[in-house]
Amino acid sequence: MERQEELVRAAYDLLADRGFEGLRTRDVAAKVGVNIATLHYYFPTKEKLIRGVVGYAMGQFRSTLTPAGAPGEQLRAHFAGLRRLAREEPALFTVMGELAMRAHRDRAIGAIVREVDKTWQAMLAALLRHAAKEGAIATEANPDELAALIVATLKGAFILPPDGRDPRAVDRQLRTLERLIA
Amino acid sequence: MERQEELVRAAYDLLADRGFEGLRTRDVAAKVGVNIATLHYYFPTKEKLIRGVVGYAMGQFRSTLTPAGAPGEQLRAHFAGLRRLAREEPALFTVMGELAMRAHRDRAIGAIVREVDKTWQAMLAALLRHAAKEGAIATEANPDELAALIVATLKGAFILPPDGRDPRAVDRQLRTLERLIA
DNA sequence: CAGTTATTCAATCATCTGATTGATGGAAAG
DNA sequence: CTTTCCATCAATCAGATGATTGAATAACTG
Repeated sequence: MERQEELVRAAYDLLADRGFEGLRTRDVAAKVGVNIATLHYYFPTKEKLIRGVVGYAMGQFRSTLTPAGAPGEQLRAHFAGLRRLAREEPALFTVMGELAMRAHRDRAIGAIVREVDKTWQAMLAALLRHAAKEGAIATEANPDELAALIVATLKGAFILPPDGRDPRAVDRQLRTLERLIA
Repeated sequence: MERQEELVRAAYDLLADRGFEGLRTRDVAAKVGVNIATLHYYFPTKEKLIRGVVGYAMGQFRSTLTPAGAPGEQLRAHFAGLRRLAREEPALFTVMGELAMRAHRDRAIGAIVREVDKTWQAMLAALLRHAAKEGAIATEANPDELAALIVATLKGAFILPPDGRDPRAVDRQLRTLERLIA
């Protein structure tokens, strides 16, 4: 793997593990087994490194936003994909949470997070419209507002404190939400 | 105001402003106009100060969890109260978000956050049961799961990055959620 | 008032942390 | 082979940061 990529991935892992509060450039370098100066060779400042992490995380997430399958199945598939991601790459959601909080204080990150949210929401709205046409949806609510609500709910579900290590808590909530709209 | 309380309130404000990442004991003391040693006189360690902030924030929030009014009106009143709180004390939600993230890494804070969430959720479930009996609710979903979902949604709604300074975004989502279940 | 306790402060520490510097080894270019 | 460029490292810096110390002051007690 490229040094640059290794460093970003290490920073990503440490961010998930300790949050921005505990993210240290030294630890990132150490995790890759490299001198601090080497880190600064690739990322002149900590900020630049963080931008790298943002790009990496958003890329990871974006890759889950292109559900395949028959139109009517897409919404279900998307939810299933999110459940799988929650199981297999929980760090991603922790990082997303950290970024969401930081977005309040960092305009650049805020813009990126909002942009991804908007894409996600637009995709959901489209799926909802599709599903509505097929009568697979029980509510007549505005698809855009409903999509915004789903995004908020999912973010909230993932941010909630780990419930006595019940990994199925998120799973259950996703299913409840699915049932509520379908 | 008591010194101790002043310090906690200052820390609370700074936490909302800069997150855990940017919370400095010096700044807390300075905000109160007091020497750092004075802060350490009341709070031997930064951790103890943070515990104070947790107690303060949770108290603030708990005080909003006792809606009044006719049983049938309580759910509506609770949502209205949350909307008002989002308008008038937005810092509380930022702090709750910070605590939610920290709960992943701090067992003590995790326990507190979970406990408050549980209380909140139980109250919501009771309200939902009431509302269901009166036929004021459209869905037959399990009140407990529905309550958990609402908690998640509200958390998510408040954590989402400020949308181009549209303070009504949260408002709109709360109304959508209300309509979806009622 | 004398003695004791509760607050507050100036000064200082030890450590942490992001960043820089100058040097070294190796690969690529001529 | 020599020159140039890339990647890396050891050493170090300056400023930040949580915490401590000992003294000064105020408030209370008997």
